[in-house]
Amino acid sequence: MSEAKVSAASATAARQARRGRPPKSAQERDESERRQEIVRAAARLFRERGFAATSTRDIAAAVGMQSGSPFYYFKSKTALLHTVMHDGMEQAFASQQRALQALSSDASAHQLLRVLVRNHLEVLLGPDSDFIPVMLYEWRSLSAEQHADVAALKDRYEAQWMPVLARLHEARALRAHPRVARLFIFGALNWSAKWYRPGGSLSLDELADQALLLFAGDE
Amino acid sequence: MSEAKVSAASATAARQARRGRPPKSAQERDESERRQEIVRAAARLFRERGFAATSTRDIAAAVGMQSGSPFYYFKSKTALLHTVMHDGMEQAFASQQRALQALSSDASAHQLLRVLVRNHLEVLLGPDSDFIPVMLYEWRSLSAEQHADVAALKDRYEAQWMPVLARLHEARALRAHPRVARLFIFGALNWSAKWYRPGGSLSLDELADQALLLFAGDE
DNA sequence: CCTACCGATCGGTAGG
DNA sequence: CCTACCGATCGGTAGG
Repeated sequence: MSEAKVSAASATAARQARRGRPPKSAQERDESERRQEIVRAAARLFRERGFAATSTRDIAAAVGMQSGSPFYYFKSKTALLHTVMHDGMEQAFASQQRALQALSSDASAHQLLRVLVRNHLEVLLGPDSDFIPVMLYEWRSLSAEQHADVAALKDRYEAQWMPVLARLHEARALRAHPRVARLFIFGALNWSAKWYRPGGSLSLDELADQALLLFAGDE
Repeated sequence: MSEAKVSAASATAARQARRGRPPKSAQERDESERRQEIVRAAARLFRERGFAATSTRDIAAAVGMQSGSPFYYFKSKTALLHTVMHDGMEQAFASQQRALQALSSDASAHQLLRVLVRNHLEVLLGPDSDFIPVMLYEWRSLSAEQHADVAALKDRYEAQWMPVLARLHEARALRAHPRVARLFIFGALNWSAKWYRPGGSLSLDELADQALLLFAGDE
């Protein structure tokens, strides 16, 4: 169990203990939804303005609360940032897992890379896509323990790319070293969060096509 | 003349008027060097901690000044950020110009791309390389006019890549569309500012080799 | 450049 | 969750 899960679970336990009843009561559900609203608003504001430039008052106002109320749900502004990053990475990993499992077991390395790239662009640029950009750009504001937790999730996510890149490298479709290629490829894709505009001339499918052409000469 | 040059020039003029004598006196030189110290310290701190998380007091302390003294040289914290970005882009462009002019006029498109990539990595990761990362990540803190000024410099810098990418595309060495390829390539290279460690196992020459292999199948 | 200062804002808390 | 609040910090300035 990750440290973040531990801390999230203990926070829930603390609220349960305070009320002295099991989870999933109507009130527990309301509270959990309210908590999620705060996380989503924080993700959006952290992305738009940056962590340091976003006040907890901004976040409170975005969900119609008073200035001190977010601290009923999160013990600090940094804990809220950590939750945004942790939840974002968990969802991204789950999405990547589903995408890979939907492929047949004899899928080519090119097909695998296409699925990984397409899913990553979805996670990065699709609907509700504030979490990963925050994760990418706000590392420095995490404590050492929070940093280690998010890094572990990120490593697990990126590790799924390595066998695919290694196969492409052996087949000479990918000429660079797989480890450096991974860093460059993530850089290229992640940067699109800075310039891509949904609804513009390029769909996510077309963007994935272009990435495949650039990295693996794919057609 | 760019807006930033205008404002920098008028700031200098204001200081001259205050003293009522021409530039380049010993005192003017000292003042200009002191100003440069502030800019370099600000670049380093803005890169390490982010603009919003760096106080003007931090910057003052880094150059041994009292808390209010940076405002003798810069009218606001944002003006200092703008100077960091503007000066960084001017130097990067000058460096790129020199690198291109050192090539013979019949250089191949592969050679041109190699020089552009190698120079960009130098600007990004070499000594005194805090300016461009700040430029890349702190756009949102600029005013509209400052933003337009830096964008113009950045456009001029990136424009020099386009004919090279177009030639490679025509030769089928670059399969993606040149415009999208440019965005992906800059993303891949710029991201290295987040993970590259000088003195590690990879030199800048080797990093450039890997980038060329990845994007243009170069050897 | 320094001294001394101001008004605004911020993260966070006690008590209900 | 809200009310009311605190101590710390911040960008910036007047006056020398």
